[in-house]
Amino acid sequence: MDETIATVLYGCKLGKELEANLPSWANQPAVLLSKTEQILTVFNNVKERLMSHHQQQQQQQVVQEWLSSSAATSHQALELFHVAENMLDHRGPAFAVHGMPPENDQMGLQQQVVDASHDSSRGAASSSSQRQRRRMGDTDRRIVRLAAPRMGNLELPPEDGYTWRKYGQKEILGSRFPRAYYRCTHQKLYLCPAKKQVQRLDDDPYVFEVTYRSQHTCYMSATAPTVPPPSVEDITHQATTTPPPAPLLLPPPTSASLSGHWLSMDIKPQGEAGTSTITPFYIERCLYRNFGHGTGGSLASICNVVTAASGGGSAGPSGCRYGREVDHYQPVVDMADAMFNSGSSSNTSMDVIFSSIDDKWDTAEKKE
DNA sequence: TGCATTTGACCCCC
DNA sequence: GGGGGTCAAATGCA
Repeated sequence: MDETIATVLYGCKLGKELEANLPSWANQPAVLLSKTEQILTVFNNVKERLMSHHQQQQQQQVVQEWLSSSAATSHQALELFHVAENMLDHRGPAFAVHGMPPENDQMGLQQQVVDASHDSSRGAASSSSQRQRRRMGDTDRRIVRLAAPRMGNLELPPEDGYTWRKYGQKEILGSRFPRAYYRCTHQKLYLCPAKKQVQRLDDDPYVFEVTYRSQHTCYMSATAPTVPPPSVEDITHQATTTPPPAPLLLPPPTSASLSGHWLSMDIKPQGEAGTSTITPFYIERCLYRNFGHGTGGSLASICNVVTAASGGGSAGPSGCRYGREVDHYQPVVDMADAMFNSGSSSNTSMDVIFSSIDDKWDTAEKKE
């Protein structure tokens, strides 16, 4: 077990090293690729060890304890690992269920699609004795659970790629948290009937239960603000009686959602509490936006992006649309900025991630 | 000025 | 009648 922890610490140290040398490596995609893959290999090693070992449960418990002992910083280190993992295998939409088993999904990224007709595990509002109403349109109703960012503004629901306009909020009987009502921003322009309700679970405030009602039709217009959902949705549709919401599998973000999310949701200014916070949710969205869609994204591409960024001259988020505009890379550039160069302060997010781990590594290193 | 959010009031279903 | 869902005026913001 010590060996496993030592490996984790080694991976963290590699991350720290990557951070420290990022300015000089920015123009060397090959080096970046090599280093990042090295980090990935280390963490994958740990992952496999933990998963394959006969005493997996015990090990995970120990790791859990160890992680909790170093508070949120270690947690963030694992988040970074997730990010790196997705950078390399770009396994698909950030909204899809992660490849990691649920017990390993400590990032709060796990989501569930709950069949509305068999939803017996909802919050207090529905778990109470009151019966479920079945109003008009309830047949086209999908419930999705999305993890809230563990950092930043917990009041904000996770983005799903569409732009929504909030039209109501209500206290729900028996629920600690109000339910927010959203409809598609393009409801009037494109007569899009899509709506969603967002409510945080009583028993887990870090989880949003999002109820989607009606499908988006706004992308059908020639001047559509969004691109059509992918065929994968159709596949899922055929496989389930209650189709998952289009944004679940392939969020076609609009410019508003892109820039808005970046600016308001997950990234906190350096000044706030002296740290910047990046939720895995946002980062994955960034990566998915830029490398998902089966466009053959790779870490090498990311490196190129970083290189391009270092060349300067790029403006802020361009508000690109999925597959429609050229400037796909800027969010990742921004992400890299936020991750590695967030301000002139030495207290970068990477510092936040690795600072306390560093201490542990140093301790472990001295043992050797 | 236009768009988004807030919030009290109203409507409708159970 | 109660509670969830929606409307629309007021307000805020860029």
